[in-house]
Amino acid sequence: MSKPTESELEILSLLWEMKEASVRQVHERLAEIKDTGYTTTLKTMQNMHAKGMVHRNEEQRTHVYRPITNQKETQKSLLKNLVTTAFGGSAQKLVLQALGAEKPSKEELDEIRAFLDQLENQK
Amino acid sequence: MSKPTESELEILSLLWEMKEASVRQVHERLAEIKDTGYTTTLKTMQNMHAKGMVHRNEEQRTHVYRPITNQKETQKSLLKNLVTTAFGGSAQKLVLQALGAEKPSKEELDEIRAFLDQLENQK
DNA sequence: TTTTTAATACGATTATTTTCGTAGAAGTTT
DNA sequence: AAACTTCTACGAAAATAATCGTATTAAAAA
Repeated sequence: MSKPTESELEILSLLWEMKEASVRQVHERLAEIKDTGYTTTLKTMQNMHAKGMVHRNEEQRTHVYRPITNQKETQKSLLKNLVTTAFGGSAQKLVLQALGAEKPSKEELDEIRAFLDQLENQK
Repeated sequence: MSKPTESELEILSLLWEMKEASVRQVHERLAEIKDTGYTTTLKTMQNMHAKGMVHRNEEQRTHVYRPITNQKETQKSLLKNLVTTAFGGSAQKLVLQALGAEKPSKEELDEIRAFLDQLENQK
């Protein structure tokens, strides 16, 4: 599956969250964070459909889009890409940087710890 | 500072690692991972210089480039961007995903734990 | 039924990024 | 010194991405 462009990713990300949505619904969400025209959103979603990134239900006049591109897989490949291009291949560095930048809550810290333990036991 | 493009980031990343290098040196490293022409690398580095992303020592005929764009800052902003566009704003999710994908060593796990503790005490 | 509103399709334009060819200058080798 | 090699500069083409205007069709409202 080819890498989504920046604009496609913004929309894809909304679709992951919304599960399914019309162009109008996506556009309304998108317009909150980005100054963009309706037909631009439409065109992008049409492109995504043409590329097989999203499914489109055409039964109603207002088409309903659903993501096909798997969220986890996509996140994974984007992360991998970032690790190699910006972090010299070290996921470790990425993790530390992310943690440092975002100041997670106590609960989140504990959750990460639990996950670390789980990882260790797996071996 | 404007966001580096994909190609620029590849080069920037090499420069962070090499500290300083000529176009030829960068190109040799780049050619290992990417099929690309010398003048393409040259042009990209010239562009980076024009944008103020790298410093260039022109004393010798073979110019020597050094990164200006701060590594940590750049990583931080790329991460932030990825978190918002691909992880619905949750750095937490990004971290767990990265950890899960990369299977860190025992030592790395411990290092992350230490960092978590440190974060927690800071508050 | 006429008018208005809301949707898709799609081409075309614009902007951005990537790639590379060519020219010429500066060194190196023979 | 002539021939070769290795640089930089630079423009321009090619590829990719983003934006938007216009036409048309379907539904809703008047």
